[in-house]
Amino acid sequence: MLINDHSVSNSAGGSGRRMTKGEQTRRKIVAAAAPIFNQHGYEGSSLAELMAATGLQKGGIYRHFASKEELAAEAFDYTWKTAWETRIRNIDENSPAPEKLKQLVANFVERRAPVCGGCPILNMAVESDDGNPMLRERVAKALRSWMAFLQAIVKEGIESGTMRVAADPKTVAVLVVASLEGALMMSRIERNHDSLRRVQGHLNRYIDNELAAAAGAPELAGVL
Amino acid sequence: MLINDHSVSNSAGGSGRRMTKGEQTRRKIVAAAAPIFNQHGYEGSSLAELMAATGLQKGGIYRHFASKEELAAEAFDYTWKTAWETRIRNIDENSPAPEKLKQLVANFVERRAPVCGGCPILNMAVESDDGNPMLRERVAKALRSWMAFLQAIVKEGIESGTMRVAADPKTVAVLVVASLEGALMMSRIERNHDSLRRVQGHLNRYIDNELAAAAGAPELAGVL
Amino acid sequence: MLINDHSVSNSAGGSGRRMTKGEQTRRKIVAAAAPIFNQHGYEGSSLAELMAATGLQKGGIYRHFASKEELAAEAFDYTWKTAWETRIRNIDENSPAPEKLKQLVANFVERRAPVCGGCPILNMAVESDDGNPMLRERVAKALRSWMAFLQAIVKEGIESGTMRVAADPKTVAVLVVASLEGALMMSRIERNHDSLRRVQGHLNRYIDNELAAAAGAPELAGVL
Amino acid sequence: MLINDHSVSNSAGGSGRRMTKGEQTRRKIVAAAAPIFNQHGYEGSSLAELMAATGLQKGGIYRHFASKEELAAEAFDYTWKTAWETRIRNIDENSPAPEKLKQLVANFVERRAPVCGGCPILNMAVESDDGNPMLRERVAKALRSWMAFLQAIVKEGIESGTMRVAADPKTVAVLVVASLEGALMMSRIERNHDSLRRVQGHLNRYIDNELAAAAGAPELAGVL
DNA sequence: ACAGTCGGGACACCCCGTTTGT
DNA sequence: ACAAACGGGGTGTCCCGACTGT
Repeated sequence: MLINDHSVSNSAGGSGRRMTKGEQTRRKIVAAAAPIFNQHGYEGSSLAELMAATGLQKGGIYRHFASKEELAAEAFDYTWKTAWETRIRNIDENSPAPEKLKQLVANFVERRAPVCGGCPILNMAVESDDGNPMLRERVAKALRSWMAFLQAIVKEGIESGTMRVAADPKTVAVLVVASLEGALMMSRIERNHDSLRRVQGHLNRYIDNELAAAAGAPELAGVL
Repeated sequence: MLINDHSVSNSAGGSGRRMTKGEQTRRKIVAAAAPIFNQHGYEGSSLAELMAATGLQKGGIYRHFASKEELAAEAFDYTWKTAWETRIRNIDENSPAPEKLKQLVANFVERRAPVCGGCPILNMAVESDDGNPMLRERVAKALRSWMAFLQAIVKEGIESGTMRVAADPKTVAVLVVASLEGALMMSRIERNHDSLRRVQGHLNRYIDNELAAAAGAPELAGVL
Repeated sequence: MLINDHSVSNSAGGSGRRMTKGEQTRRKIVAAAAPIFNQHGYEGSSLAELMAATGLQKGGIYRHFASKEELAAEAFDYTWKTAWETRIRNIDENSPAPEKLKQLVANFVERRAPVCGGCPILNMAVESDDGNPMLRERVAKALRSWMAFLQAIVKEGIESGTMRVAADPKTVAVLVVASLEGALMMSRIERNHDSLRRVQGHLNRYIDNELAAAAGAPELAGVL
Repeated sequence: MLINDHSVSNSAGGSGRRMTKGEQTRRKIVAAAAPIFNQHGYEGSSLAELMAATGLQKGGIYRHFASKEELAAEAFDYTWKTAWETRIRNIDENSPAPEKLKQLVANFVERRAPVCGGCPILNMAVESDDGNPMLRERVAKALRSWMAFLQAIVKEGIESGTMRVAADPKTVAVLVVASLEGALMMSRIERNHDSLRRVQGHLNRYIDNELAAAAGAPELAGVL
């Protein structure tokens, strides 16, 4: 719903029509390239690796993508889409907003991403920062879609009374995303999950104590 | 105290005696290479750039460093050292621990790093994660030194009574580092400082409300 | 029959079917590289020379050979094959063994090799001796094939009665090869053919007087 | 007596006067460089190896030699001189010429050269053949000195009656040198001494049967 | 349309033999 | 005798375009 639809040239909705052979090949290339780019980065991934992973020759790849950069961009979208699907799993539409937030955090911390290499935003943020505008734009778009999702949850919680009105949606979203991504970075450096778990604990307490509407208690001003 | 001193062959401690010409050149190379590696990453930095930045030819560089990787490692240390000096500036040794923490956060958020490209840990974490053990070790060491510094402040605060005994030093350190680094990443993607400032606000409140010893008030159990 | 056939992927035996363009290019590269390696040696031949000789760029060469060493090995085989064809020319299958030997010697001494630089075994023996196992194996294989050919002639001569039973095939082969190669080396140092011709004269007398079955005369014991 | 005297700048005959420090260093460099050049060839030997072997820096080497080529030339002379001393050992000045020849052959076949890498003439002949005139001249000179020595023995043998008058000194020298060098090459390829020993056997018989004056028997015309 | 072979240059890192200042 | 810097050249790999065949 949220992110991006990746609608590609031909009709092909989710269901009905067939895919041309070329379209199938294109998707296979993207799926094969995604973990490579996510693990090694843009510069660190060579066409030779992509050839090996796809089983195609260079010509076969370049027929479908104008450049390595274009392929990398689509691969990023693919990686982000699958990562996203993992992160929003088990979010019950009807549960209160604080529960949704905690489930999102849990998904981030506990679920292994289906595409190797971890969070693509983290992986690409630094490299795309320097002179790779096409990729940069995709990363920014992904980040904004994630932020928007979190903000929407907070807003809905405020409106439905499950979250305090003092909770600022943007700030909450920033806190959650920043501390999760930062902890992920630390966990990768240390090669353990300690940082992620400590951050999860903190976020859960933060959500319960400072964001969730106090049951039967009047709110205090200015808590956030 | 901090990272490494790069003390090289000749006598010369930090201050007194002279430096050989080679040593001077070596340092100039490191200083010139540091922003390049920090901005473009290891793979993204070519010897041609380093030659242009140093004004030396390849032979002149390779006389002092056995490989690009070795130079990158020293450049990382240099970048980290200067970044570190910026971050601990204006930390009054005698001020209470909560103030120290807030000053650290403020330094991170408000000061521009003297070496272009931002936090070297963030910049190198992802790239070094994949098959660059020499660099990886340096990154991990830098992260640990930062964490140790934060933990030491919290411990000292607890012992001197300026912080609550319930504050867990490791968790506090993780929270501060993770949220700052994550916010930095977001700020770079969005090219503004909004995320950093929101995180700073949150951390300051967190420090004041949950970590600092309540003045003249008994602590409540279980806050952290 | 001889060394190796380099049969590559496509069907094409020696004669019938077509060659792909790549196969043609590959052969042209080998043919162009052969005299260079044979004249300058492996270390002494640079890719720049090979590029100039083939008219291709590095990319064009490296498309067909994984490394300089692999190309050198194939070039050696090519050089040896053509040298071999020169050496066995005019060997009448039906002539007696002593005649065959003398013709072989004459071919070695009198014919200019079609690939510049002289005998590839001599050229590569020293260089491949030190740390170039791939090439070394090819040289050894070539030497053994030459030795085997000479030994086979002697054996056949003994069986058919044209050579004395006292002639030891291996020793004869060693003598012929060693003195020819040594004389070739000397002739190259002196830049004349004097040494080769003197050795040819000696070998011819040796073949006639000590190896050939004495016509109508009983052999004397212990001549060889 | 024979070869070359390597007389270097300063007085220093074999005996009396002292050597300057520079002269000592120069000789140490040559002695250290000799096995390296003899084993790896001229192109295959790098200054880094020479630095490691001599314990000197590049500047220290270039103080004594104008170029790598000049050092290689002197190293060749050194290697040849020591090889030569090994080859003429145990040659009794008063023994008959055939004995001298056989002892020479035996020395070549059985003695390990004091400088690693084998016969320097063989090692350098091919490489110096192409565009290294300084080295080429030294190799040619060494070969000629060896040839002259052999021819002198034969001539003396003829004059003193221990060898047949029909023995042609030049041809004998060529045969001995060529077959020994060729067999050495083969032995190095095969990494055994079989070829050398077979050639030694042949040369010994050849010397006894065709060169040595038949004791008490009239010579037959035209044997050689 | 699509897949694949082939070749092109540019550039990567590294090491070479050499000269210079001291 | 060394420390320092120099350029140029070493091999190998890069990404990509153009051509060839299905």
